Order: sequence, then structure tokens, then C-alpha cells
Amino acid sequence: MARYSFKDVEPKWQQVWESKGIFKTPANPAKKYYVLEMFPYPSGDLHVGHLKNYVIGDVVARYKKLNGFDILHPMGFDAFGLPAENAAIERNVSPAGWTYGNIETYKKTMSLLGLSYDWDREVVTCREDYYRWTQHIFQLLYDNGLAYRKKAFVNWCNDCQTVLANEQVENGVCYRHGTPVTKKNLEQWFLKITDFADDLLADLDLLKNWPESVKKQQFDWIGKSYGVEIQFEQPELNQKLTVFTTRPDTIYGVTFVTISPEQPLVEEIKKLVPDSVKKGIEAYQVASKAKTEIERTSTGEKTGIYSGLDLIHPLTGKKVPLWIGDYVLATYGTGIVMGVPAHDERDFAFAKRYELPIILVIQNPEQNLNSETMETAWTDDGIMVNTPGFEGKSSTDFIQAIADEIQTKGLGRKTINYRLRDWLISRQRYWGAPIPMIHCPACGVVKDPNLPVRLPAENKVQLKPQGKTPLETDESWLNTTCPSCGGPAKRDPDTMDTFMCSSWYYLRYADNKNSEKLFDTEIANTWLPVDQYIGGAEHAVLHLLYSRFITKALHRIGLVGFTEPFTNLFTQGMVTMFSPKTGKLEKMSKSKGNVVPVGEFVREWGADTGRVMILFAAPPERDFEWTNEGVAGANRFLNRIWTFVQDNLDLLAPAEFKSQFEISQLTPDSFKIYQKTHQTVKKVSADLNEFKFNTAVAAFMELMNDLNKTDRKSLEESEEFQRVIKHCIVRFLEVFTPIAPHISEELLSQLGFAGTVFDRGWPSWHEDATVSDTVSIVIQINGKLRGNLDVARDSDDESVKKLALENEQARKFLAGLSVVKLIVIPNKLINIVAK
RNA sequence: GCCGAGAUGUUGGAAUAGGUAGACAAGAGGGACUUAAAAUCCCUUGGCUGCUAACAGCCGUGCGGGUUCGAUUCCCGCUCUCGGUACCA
Repeated sequence: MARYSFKDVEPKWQQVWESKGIFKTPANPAKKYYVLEMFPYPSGDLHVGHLKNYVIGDVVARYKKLNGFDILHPMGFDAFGLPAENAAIERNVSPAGWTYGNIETYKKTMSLLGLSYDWDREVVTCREDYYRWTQHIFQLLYDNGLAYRKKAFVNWCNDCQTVLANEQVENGVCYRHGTPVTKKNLEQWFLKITDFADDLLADLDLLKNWPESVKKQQFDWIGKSYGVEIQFEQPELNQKLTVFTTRPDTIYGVTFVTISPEQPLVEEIKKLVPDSVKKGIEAYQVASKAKTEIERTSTGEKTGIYSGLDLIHPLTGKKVPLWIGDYVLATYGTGIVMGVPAHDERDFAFAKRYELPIILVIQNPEQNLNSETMETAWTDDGIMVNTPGFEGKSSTDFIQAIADEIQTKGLGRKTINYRLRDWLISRQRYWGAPIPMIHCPACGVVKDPNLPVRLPAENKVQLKPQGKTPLETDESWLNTTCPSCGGPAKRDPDTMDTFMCSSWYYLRYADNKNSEKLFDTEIANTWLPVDQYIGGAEHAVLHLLYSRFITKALHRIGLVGFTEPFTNLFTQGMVTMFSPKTGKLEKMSKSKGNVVPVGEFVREWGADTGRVMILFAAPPERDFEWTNEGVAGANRFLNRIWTFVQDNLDLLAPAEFKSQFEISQLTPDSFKIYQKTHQTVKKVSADLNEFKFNTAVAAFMELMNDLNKTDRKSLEESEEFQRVIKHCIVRFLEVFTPIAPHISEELLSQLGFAGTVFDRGWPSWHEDATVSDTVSIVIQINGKLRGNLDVARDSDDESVKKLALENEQARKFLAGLSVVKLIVIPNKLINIVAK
């Protein structure tokens, strides 16, 4: 018996789908469904760890298509970015050549898998026909006041040799390299994502089918907090110092105020203090700036220096010293905080180090706090003390009262602060979309009207970072004329963060060939939002937040009719494998030396085996380990299906195909397999809707195990039985096509069906056949399983009780006991409570 | 530290409007076929006890309590693991 020869079958069906144009996007969808997997950055070649994302998307796309939806299922490449540029520097290759070569490799590999993409919809972010529109979006944002330039202390990664957005700094290190990030004071382009902070927060509620963890991460990242700004006067300074606090209830506990060394007011302060103090402040500023982000933010020492000035406490009128300390962030709130050592850990540590006084204003419920002896700050609620007019009252009541009082007395105002900052998008690198702006000495910043602003030729620029942006090294590119006055001007030398490229690609797929516009609004509104987005959870606050922002911005500008890009989001777990380098399970990656290349895998096992393996191994949201045993098991299963059909093809192929049977006409054996088949169709339909691929595959295995028990002799003897078994295997194969499309199509065709499964669609199940006339009822005695009872479905409780008490097994256990109570759960169990 | 998710056989995992725990696989053991091996097929496979067996009993879903006729599922208190986060005042 020939084993399943995937080497012939898989290319054959890929060819059929291709030639029939099955996966082409319909122009005027009646029932649209947009399935999208996060597009890859093309680096090297695909390994099986990458596959999970694409396989899940393909199952969804095929399943929806079989159910009559008009599908948009595109693929493309996130093609600008550092790896290409680094490869260029290290190996002297061309960034563009390297990238396009990888894209070709990726596409070739993807074509082995039978994925249902419409490649006519492809987008490649580094191509001119794409990045000119990325530049166009930038200019649109600029026109609408959503892109601006400012000088700020920004995150600098020495490995990237460029600045990074806040979202790209994790725990003080670069998200890519893990190298410590330092601060640089540079003038850069920012996008006003903070303008949408409230919408981004509120609309999380609309995202019903997003993982809670992703929504939570975005919620925390936006970090909305309600508080009060309070002003402290300084007699010599001509302006007041404003602090932001969420704890105005601790106002009477203020014993100092701390200002961040980068806060601009520090410069004013320096003018008022004696030279010796000024020198100290400057030395401190230099020292702070030299620290890495980790050194500044890790739990370590809180350092500071006395500014030489004192402030007036707005309520007590007493003097409190003003300190400069780099534990205060210049970019959050006002960059100045009030020091309440008794009720804030950081202030407590600072006060202890510099021997500043501690005033207790909130007493704990045990009433045992004492400012002299406390060893840690009390940050919870409690009872007010040392607070005129509120002694003995609850701090939770006081917090509102004092906020109101501060506001009415004109000492400050209630306000809201966000942790979210504007998105810094300038990058001092070559391989990205140039920022399409011109700097003119006369006119200032002017839009370049000639898009695309092309990158200078690779051989004209110095890619290796040397304190200049690579684009600046091509003078002929850099120097241009001002579109406004015609005088000499310079181009903006930076490129855009590549997250900008990926924050709108899902829109371009809808109308990817439009050379006149970003996209046609009507077409975008037809296909979007994306119905099902699938990707890794690591993008929770990067790509997914930026994309939501860009969608909202384009909505405000009037280019799209929706406010959220992705209606449903599924985040798959990663594929792990034992790494010989680290000696443990690791995410599959080249650097860990634990990859299985897709090409090699498909040559040895075929695409369908890989698909079944990935879907069966574990629930898709969970991580799973890639194992040879798992692969072999998946392959064995496919071969069992193949063999079953081959063994019986002589009888099944000629048999008439009936789409439904009369239950009463079926023999018991026929009914059993017919029932199992329809239960399977029902279960698989439900499981695919819920992304429960692993249990769907298990259901197929169960049905196959039953089909394999088919008695060849009975089959030979009864034409009716042949028709039943044909019906069952056909239904099996039809609903199996989203999971293993090649083998399923091939066997359906061998069984006598012309065309493809898409000609027939998803079968409905025979509901009456999924239930039985009789059910097995469990007999429990005092909660313990003691026997079984076969009764008619929906038997009344009384007859079940009677049968249970008469049951031989039950009587054995009831000997010497008296029955106290009977609990009947219809069609499930009866519990006899006895003493 | 804080926030979130989780803990079920040798392993991946099933089963939760509370109702037969371990579906389906993997691995292991035994058998059939074969000169042999591979492949394939069949059987066994949570632990303990009853000398062995069919069989029977007891225990068993991280730990300790609780609610209930009945708890992997609900409640309270722990332990551990994995993610996320990191001076945001």
C-alpha cells in the first residue's frame, strides 16, 4: 500500500488553488471577512517557529471562506529596519539587496505551505510605492497639528546608534539589544499620540475579543492618573513651583520639595544662588546625565543636592527646602514633586539619606506609627493626624476635601496626568523612510511637496555611524532648495521609526495598488476593520498601540470611518525547542541554535504534517515544545486517513454520495458511525470558532479511530453501508480541509468529487443524529461512583430512581444502609444519599 | 515590590451554568507480521492494597481549610512556576 505521497499531492493542489484563483480577493464583497497575520520582518529564512502564526491565520481564512465569507487574506513584509543596515555594515552588502533577497526566500518558503494568501495584495514597506504614503501620512499628521518638533532629553541606544521611543525602552535597556539606554538632549520629531490618550483608553472597552492581558498592558502604559497640581512660592523667583501629586491628603506632611535636574526651572534657580552652590548643582546635573537609565531608575540610592532655596508651604506658610534630585522624572507631571517622607517610599529613602524631617499625617489602623521610629513609609489609607481641621477623620474622605480646598483657595488645581508620552519617531539611521521635511533658514520647517522623498543611493552614504545621521553624509542629497522661497535649504536627515511603517499597512492591503491616494476611503471602509488579527503578544504596547493611534488620527482627519483597526485579536504562544547552547527550552531562534528550517521540514514531512503538529500540540495561545515525536504522531495520523481511504477506495469511490440519511433506516452499526460523524462536524465547527484547534484535531482522531474499525466484509456485502461510510469519510475530509488542506482535497477528489472543497462549502450537521435515544446514567452512592444505568433519553426522575434502587451494584452498597435522599440530574446521574 | 495568568498521569494536554477525572496524543511495556529490522496493526499503561489473575477496595487534579448530596470546577488562606512592569509621585 502506497503511503501518503505528499511530495506529489501538495504541489498539485497548490497549483489547483492557484490556477483557479481561489484565494483572490473579490472586488465587491457581500459578506466580507478580513483575516490578517502580523507581517514579518524578512531576516534570513523562515523556521517552523514562525509557522504557528501563519497556520492559525490560514485555518481561520479557509474556515470562513468555506462558510461563505468573502475573504481578504493578504501578506506582506515589514522591510525597513536595522538588521538590513547592520548586515550592510558588517558584511558590506546592500541593505536593499539583502532585504529583497530575504523577501524572495520568505515567499518561496511560504509557497510550500499552501497558505491562502492573495499575493496581489502584497505590500512591502521599503518600496517607494509604499513609503511615499508613509511619508504622506507624516505630512497629514503635520498638517493637523499631530506631528511636531521639540528639543528634549531622549533615549539613546549606543548599539542602535539612534534614539528610541519610550515604548522601545524596557527596564532601562534597549528592547532590541538589551544595552543600557542613556539620555541625549536633541531636537526631534514627535507624533502627538497623547492627544488620543483618553480615546485609546476608553475604546479598550470596545475590544471585546482582545486578550485581557494585552488590554491591561495598554491600560497601564497609558497610565491615566487623577491628582492635583499645587503651587509653592519662592519669594525671589518670579514664578511659582508647581508640583503634581495624587496624594493631596499628605500635603501637611511635606518637609521638602524635589525638582528634577533636567527641569528647565533649574536654570532659573542657578541664577539666584551663590556661585559655590551653582557649581554644585551643575556638577550634579552632569553626573545625572552621565548615568544610564538603569543606574537612575534601579532601586538603588536616591541622590540629590540642596538647591540653596526654600519654598513656602502653601497651607502652613512654613519654609520647606528645595532639593534637586534625579529620582524625579523631568518628563512626568511638572518635573517637581512634594516630598512626603512619611507616606512615600522614595521620599522616605531620600529624607533618611539627607536627614530631612519626617512628619506623620496618616496614622495606621493599629495606631502605632511614629515619625521617629518608622522604618518604612506608610502608603495606605488611614486616619488623619497633624492635619488642622481633619484630625481623626479618614484619609479617603480628606483626599477629596483637600483637593477641593486647594482649588477654591487658588493654590492649585485638580488635574489628570498620563504616563503615555508623545511618540518620538526620528531615527538616525539609513534604512527607513526619510522624513519628508525641509529646513529652510528663511522659512523654517517646510513640507517637501515631491513625494516620495527617496533615500540617497547606498554607495553615496556612510552607513557606519560616526556621529552623523547616514543621510547627512550625502551632501548632494542633503542640500536642496526650499519649496517655499526657492533659497538653499537642507532636508531632514533622519528616517522614521519603522513602527510608523507597520502602523498602517493593514489599511493599504485594502487598496494596495492605488497610485493616487493613500487608499480609497470607501474601499478601506468596505474591508476594514480587520475582523481577525493574529500575532505575537510581544507587540502589546508597541505595534498595537501605534496602530490604534494612527487609525484614530486618520479617522479624525476623515480618511477612515472606523476608530479601531482590529476587531478581534488573537495572540498565539511561541514555539520552543531544546537549545544546545543554553541547555534549556527556548523560543525557537537562530541565535539559540534551535531552529528547524521550514524548507527542510516540508521536504521531509510535508506541509500538512507541520500544520497538524502545530495545531494539535497545545492550545494555540499557549507555548509549546517542538518535538520529533509530535511530528511523527501528526504524520502517522495523516497516513491512517490515507490508508483507510486507499484500502476501501474500490468500494467507496463508485458508491453514491448521499448528503443525509433517514435515521430510522440505519442499522445500529451504521447509525453509530453516522452519529459520531455528525457529532464531529458539530464539535469541529464550534471548536474552530473558538480557536480550539487542539481539541478539534482530537475529535478528528476519535472519528478516524472509529472509521478504522469498519469491517471490510460488511462493507463488501452492503451497498447501503458503503454509502454510509462514504458519507462519513467525505464529511470528515470536508471539515478537515482547513487543518490539512492538501491531503483532504486529494482524497475527496479520489472519492469522486470534481473541483475543490470550496465548490461545496462547509457541511451542516444532522442535529437529530447527534443525540441518542438512550443515555447512560451514573449511579452514585454518597457521591461515589457505584454503577451505570442505560435508560431512555429524558426518562422521568421517578423511573430513574426506581431503576437505580433496583440496580444490583447499587443494592450491594446499600446493604445495611437506609436511603436518606435521592438526587437526580436528568440524563446524567443519580446520587443516592444513604446512612 | 506591584499587576496578570497558571499548577491535572512519565510527557503534551482533555473535561468547569459543580455531576463517571485523565478524551486525544506522546513515551514505555507486551504481542502479531518479518529471516531480521523499519513501517504497520492489536493489547496494557495514575498510585497503593488484596501473593497472581479476571476482579474488588482505597487514595488521587500544588498545599491547608470551607460550602455542597457531590468540588479539577465555587469561597478563604498559603506555596511554587511563568509572563508583564519597574522611582509615573
